[in-house]
Amino acid sequence: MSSARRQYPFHLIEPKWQARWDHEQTFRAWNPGEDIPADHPFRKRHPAALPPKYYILDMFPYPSGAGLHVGHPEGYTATDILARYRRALGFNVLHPMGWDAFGLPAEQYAIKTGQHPRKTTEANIATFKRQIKSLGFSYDWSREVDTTDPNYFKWTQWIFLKIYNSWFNPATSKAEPIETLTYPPELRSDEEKRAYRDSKRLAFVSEAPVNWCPELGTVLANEEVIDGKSEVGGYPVIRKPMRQWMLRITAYAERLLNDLDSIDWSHSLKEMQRNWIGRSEGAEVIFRLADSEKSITVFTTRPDTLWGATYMVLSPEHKLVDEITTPEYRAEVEKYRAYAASKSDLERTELAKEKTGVFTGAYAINLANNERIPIWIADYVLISYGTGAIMAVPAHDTRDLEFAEKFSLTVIKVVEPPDGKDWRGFVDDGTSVNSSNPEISLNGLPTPEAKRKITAWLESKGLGKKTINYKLRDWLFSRQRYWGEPFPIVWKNGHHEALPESALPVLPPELQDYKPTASGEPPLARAKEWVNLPDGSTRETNTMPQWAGSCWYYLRFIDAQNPASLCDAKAERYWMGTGGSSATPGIDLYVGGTEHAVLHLLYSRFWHKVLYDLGYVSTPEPFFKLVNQGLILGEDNQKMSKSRGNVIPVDAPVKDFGTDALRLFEMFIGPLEMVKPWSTRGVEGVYRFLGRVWRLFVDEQSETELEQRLTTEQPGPELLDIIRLNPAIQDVTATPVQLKTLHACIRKVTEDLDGLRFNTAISALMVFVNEAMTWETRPRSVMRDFLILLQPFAPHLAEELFSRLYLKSELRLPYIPWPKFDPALLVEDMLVIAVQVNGKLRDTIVVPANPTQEEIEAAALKAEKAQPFLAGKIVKKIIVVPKRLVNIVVA
RNA sequence: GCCGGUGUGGCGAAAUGGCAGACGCACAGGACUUAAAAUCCUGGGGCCUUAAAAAGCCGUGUGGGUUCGAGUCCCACCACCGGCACCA
Repeated sequence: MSSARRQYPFHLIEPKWQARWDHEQTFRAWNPGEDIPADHPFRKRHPAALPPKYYILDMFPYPSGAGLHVGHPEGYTATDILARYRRALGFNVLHPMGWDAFGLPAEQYAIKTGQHPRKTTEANIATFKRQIKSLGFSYDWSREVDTTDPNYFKWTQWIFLKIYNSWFNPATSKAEPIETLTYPPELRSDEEKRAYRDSKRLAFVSEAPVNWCPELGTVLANEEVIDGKSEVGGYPVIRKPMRQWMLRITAYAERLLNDLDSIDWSHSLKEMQRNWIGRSEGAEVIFRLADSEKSITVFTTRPDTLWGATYMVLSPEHKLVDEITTPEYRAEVEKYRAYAASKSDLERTELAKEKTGVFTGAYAINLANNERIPIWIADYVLISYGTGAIMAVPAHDTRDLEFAEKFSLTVIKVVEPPDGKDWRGFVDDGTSVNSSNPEISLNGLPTPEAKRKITAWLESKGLGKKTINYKLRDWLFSRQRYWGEPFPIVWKNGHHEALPESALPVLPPELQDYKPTASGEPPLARAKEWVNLPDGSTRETNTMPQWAGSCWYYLRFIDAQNPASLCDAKAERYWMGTGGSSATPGIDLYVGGTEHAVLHLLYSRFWHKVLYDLGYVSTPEPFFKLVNQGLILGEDNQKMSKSRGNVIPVDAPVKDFGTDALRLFEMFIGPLEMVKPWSTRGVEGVYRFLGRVWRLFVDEQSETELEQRLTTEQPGPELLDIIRLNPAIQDVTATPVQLKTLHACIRKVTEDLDGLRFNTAISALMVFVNEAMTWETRPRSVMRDFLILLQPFAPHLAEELFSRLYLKSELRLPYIPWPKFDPALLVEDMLVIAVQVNGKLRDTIVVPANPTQEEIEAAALKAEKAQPFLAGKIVKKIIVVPKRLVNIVVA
């Protein structure tokens, strides 16, 4: 926009109302038992008891140095509109915002410049906060949280201690305090008991391979490694075993999966979580070796194909490989194992096209038919899934077939495809064939039945059992970083020990150099005085991953300042909907991007369930309803990115068109969940609409006067006092037509907000304005209700116009009850009905409302333009759709 | 490869199985203006006719089907976007 005339003085209006909301704390949410000031607008609306709660949450941002671009406010605008709508409906709305501020960029910047990450983080938060506040969202800022604030991460560490001091009791399928653990009788010494206890904790230590980036001198999280290279800088990443903290999320796999059925998330999001958890039902089968007493256990989902197992494969890392390899194959096996170990993840995926492997020289016995089958090792079998070994059924598994063809191994058909398809490589359900021995036969059985029968047989012989496997792995929870929560853990004589709660928060030490040490130890290890404690113990030097702080922030919002607990139990029950009312269990609506579809949402659900088991929260799930907003693309239809140069920072449109226009545009371009492109033209369009709203309400002369004063005077909110109401707005009774226009709008906006259809709600507001522009007198009552509808979308303009409408009003627009539409006002006297002949539209007729069937049929048969299509034809049937159309079927 | 989503005018889009294209952008014509901007009014899927219209025909990724009637439901395919990817 260059020289275009300003549509309305948003630059005076928006700061004015933002300052007022701040000063008045208009959007404070109130906890049970809190004193509400007598003059607060919430108190005036709800003088007695607290009304039902509505907890609506945005995924809080990582405050980067670049500031907000126009993609950020999309979800925030949607939730703000709904928060304002719910307030008008009479709910106590919790709508908070905070900062997920630990993270790698601040630390990388510190390594480069020596600037403490706290400084960078504070500056970035200040920028983000200024920008978000300029958008006029109705957040309760008194509840702002910052994950890097010791008063916040004290409780992150506290939750870690709870996890550390718990175990998962398989009998109850719940986390319980570690004290309830019972020890097997053979464990006598304290040392043995400690080892057992430590092996059962929900937080445990394990030697695990990590992503080590030599170039950056640091370890990276999986999500920071893209195609085998570091996300930052694109340097190669290798696997390196290190001592790591893990969280036992796998214990919760079944509950994380099942409880998806109890929450209102999109189908695709639930599917992503289900796939990630990857439950798969099958059987473990024990194979005896041909020439020794040893045995190999495999996991298979197709025990019914046992007769087709013509060879076995161990993963190269399998611990039996050494024991079974025969001397003449040892050299080759060793060579292959070294080769497999040297492959990076990148190479593993790249080379996946071509199967590799070597024979060990050993044989196993296929227990179904007593055949000797060769045992191979190959890297297409993963050590980390199932038992790290498989029975290969090349006839009915694509990977096994590929391998068998390459190495000329036997292929035996054991499943008959249902419809004459080729059996080779057929992997779906069919009918078992060639599957019998003197004790059992599967022949003729459909696959599901064959699975049941063979599993029962294996179980009866002690050679197998029904098993469930998950793709989900335990959560690697430690990072070799500075800018994260330190663990509340010390090491003494080679054992880890929890610090007492009284030692929290554990603050990170001050450092000059944020790089890891030369030996690859985490940066915290540089702080010798911090690490070494007087009693000879040493502190854990890893820190927690960025996910830790975001796992539970929604709970802190409930009671953000509480020094005594992570949040007050009574407040938690109220806001999470278990206070005895019929409120939604958990957060009513959570809105954020799909990039968190798996990790954040899975980790968060996991922590919540642990806290639930231990009695600290009252619902099994944190987020009842969840919606993913779609990406906003650049004007070139490409994903916004610095490298493409198509990033639009929020400040530009806010300055040119105002934040109301920005908000309105982001909601108007399309459905919330869809991907949609930015368009500056489009913002101008809704900006013009807001200009029309302004002119609908204000006196033209007074506006001209304001414009003139603006050219000579310093702009300030007091200039708005020049503005007078449009003389067309009068205290008159609304006409039936005006009421119909208003109530059609109320109905559409209300229904669309309930269905999160912001774009069509806005078009309904436009339709109203287009109509109202033509009215010579505009009844004050009608215009008032329109402003209540407009307020959630364009709150600043709505507030300003409302204050013109009621100059002396004590009422505050955000708390005025939402209007109800009256269906009686929408009833039409006459209806326009479409007339079809054989399903094609030929004419329309006007009939009185509620006509009889006969009247409609008669009128339709007389419809002028339909006559040529009826002439000389026999009417076979007439279909009447009430209030819509008539279809005359002729032969 | 598997899972999920999306295909409708020049563009963003709308449509409980019932008048396809609401609303907006861009565009064109007109009013106002010395002129422009802004504003207000009007028009608008394509084809075919025509001075202009009316009428007619075609039209929601492709091909089938169900139905009095399909953008919407069913079957088979194509394209694009997102996720997972040797998970036995």
